Amino acid sequence: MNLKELAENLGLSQTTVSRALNGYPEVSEATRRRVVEAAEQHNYRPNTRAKGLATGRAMAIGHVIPKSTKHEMVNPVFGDFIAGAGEAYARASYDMVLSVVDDAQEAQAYRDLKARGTIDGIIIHGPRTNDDRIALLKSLGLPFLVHGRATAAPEDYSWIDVNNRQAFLRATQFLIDLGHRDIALINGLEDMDFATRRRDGYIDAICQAGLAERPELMRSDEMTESYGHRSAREMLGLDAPPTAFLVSSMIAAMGVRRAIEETGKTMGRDISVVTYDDELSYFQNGADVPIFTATRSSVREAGRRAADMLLELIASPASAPLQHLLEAQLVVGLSTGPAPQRT
Amino acid sequence: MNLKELAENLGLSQTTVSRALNGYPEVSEATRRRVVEAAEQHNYRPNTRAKGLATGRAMAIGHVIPKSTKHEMVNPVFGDFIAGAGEAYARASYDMVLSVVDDAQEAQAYRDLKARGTIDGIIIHGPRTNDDRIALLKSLGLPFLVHGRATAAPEDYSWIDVNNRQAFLRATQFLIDLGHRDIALINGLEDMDFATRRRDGYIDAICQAGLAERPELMRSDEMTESYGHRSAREMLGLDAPPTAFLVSSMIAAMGVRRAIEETGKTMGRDISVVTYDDELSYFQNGADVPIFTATRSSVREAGRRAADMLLELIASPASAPLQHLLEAQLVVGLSTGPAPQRT
DNA sequence: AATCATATTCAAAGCGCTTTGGACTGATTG
DNA sequence: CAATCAGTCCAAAGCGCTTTGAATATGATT
Repeated sequence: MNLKELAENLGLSQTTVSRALNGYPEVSEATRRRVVEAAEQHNYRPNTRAKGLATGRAMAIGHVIPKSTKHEMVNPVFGDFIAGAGEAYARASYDMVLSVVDDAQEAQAYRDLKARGTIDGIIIHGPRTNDDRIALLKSLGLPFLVHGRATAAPEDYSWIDVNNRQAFLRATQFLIDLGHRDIALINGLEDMDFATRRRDGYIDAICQAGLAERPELMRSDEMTESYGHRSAREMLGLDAPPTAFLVSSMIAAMGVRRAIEETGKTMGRDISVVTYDDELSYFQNGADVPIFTATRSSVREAGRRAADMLLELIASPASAPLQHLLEAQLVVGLSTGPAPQRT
Repeated sequence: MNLKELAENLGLSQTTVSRALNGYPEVSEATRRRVVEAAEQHNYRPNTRAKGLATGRAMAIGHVIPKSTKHEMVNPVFGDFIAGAGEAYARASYDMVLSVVDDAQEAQAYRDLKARGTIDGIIIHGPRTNDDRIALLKSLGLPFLVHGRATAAPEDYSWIDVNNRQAFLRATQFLIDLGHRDIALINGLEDMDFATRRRDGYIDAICQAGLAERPELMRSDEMTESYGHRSAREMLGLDAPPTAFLVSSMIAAMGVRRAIEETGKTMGRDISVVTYDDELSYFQNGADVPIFTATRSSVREAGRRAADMLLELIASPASAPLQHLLEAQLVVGLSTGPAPQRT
């Protein structure tokens, strides 16, 4: 059932039917009702492509997932973000289109999406410290919003980000306050902007407390369970092992816990752990009392907001740049305790 | 840059340019080269919507994600599946569109997608034992492929699935061969078809071995870490605790391991665990020697295949139904061992 | 009664592409 | 030499919608 048929059915012109359905004022209430009813009854939905062609808007937002051998974008965090964003899109009756592309072709993917007119805007994931995608998108004239920030980029783009530096600063201070002096950092990949900010916060806290940086206690890599396990395992074998771990993700933190328990220690008593908690739906950090002490910020909520901001940006481009900084909560769970007395 | 401009630029008609670009024979090689070069140079890409309108094909595949309070579709498994499917779509230059919809509106979402002509086909996720979506999609005349099966549905639809029954049958037999008699099943939600099949396999093995089913050792729920933990915790407190756990996901298995270690036992020695391993990119089951003994099947690969099958289905509808059953491997890791001697 | 404002409706153009049905070459054939 | 044919190319229609500009009907006003 298309507009033409529906119009013929009603004995009206396409113009009138279209206007009735789209809420224009120049159509009598009586006809509007008739039209809406008929549309309902025939389960009429305007053809997306035709509508898009006519209006020039795609009513769709793009997300590009670089599929690299090196960095896995398709991770649980991404999933939850997408879910949040999807909710927002649905509310605004936008579609969400995902492109999985080879790492090397990412730039071309953005160009294509723009040239083919598939989408009205795009969300950039996982910005690196010096991310050239921002300049690219700007030059393309495609509205975009970055989930995260890129330190080295100019300031005037739209983003939503968690205050990662502050979160890890506070977490580190918290551990220091508990008496810990040897605090390990199990960080994400450091070409990721969020990871450098977290490290900065960690180092600031260390320095402010007059402690020495210990490079052998700082790691950065893809945040998998086995990475957390391996790193903690090795560090716990050092001559001066850490008494606390600051970990960049729940998943890696589980690996850290495994390593701790393998060495016969108890997390929360012998060794403390603070982790970053994205509040993933599949990784609830305990029900009432959190298992892990954590800096917590819902990535799903970030997805929702990101989507809303981008839609706002598309609706009124004049409002750019839109920027939003979320603060992570520091929630205390069972994985931290006072540092054991030094011998 | 659109077709018209490109054509004017070249002093050719739109027809010729279109044909040159789409590889039709009725255009001389010389002109084709000219056209292709010019297109390249101007970074011309045909407008998706216009092309779709003209051809009647959307060149897009839909995935509907029901956003329910009860069942979380947005899970790591889904993420990896999507990644695999995305690769296949990209190869065939199809787009992937995701719709996050309220549980209750899922049926309407399919209808809309069809009526609006947004997509050429759809993949159904997480089929329940008696899933009415199959009948719905069939009545809509929208090509679809199910990831999983629905036991109670008629047989003539297209699907890709893992032989879940066989996988859990073998896993259970494996544990029985190791001397285990009290084997717990930490299953997924049992209105999910895959979960009932896994349970069937488990029960078959139990019965074949002449053992008694112990309902108190069988659980089913959303497969989170804390569910695994809670269940194992409770079961280990029973008078006759299980000596082995059969778990439906790595994530839940990690919870089980946590519970085991909390009670002072060692996984693999005191208590055995076999888990289902979807080979998630973020949850590698160890590098060389798997941490968990597992029934293993890559969900990412399943995504790729599912996408390929659906595209095949769209290209030649006559080939329906396409059905593919994947066998899971049983890989032995460190989490299993002979049952401890009974006292 | 004539005029004008207002409310309602419509025909047709246009969005950017594909595709149908020619039209125009120059070469080949009987 | 006319007829045929293969090889190239093109004008125009059509995909399903929105939107412009105009037409018509209805009251209100003078």
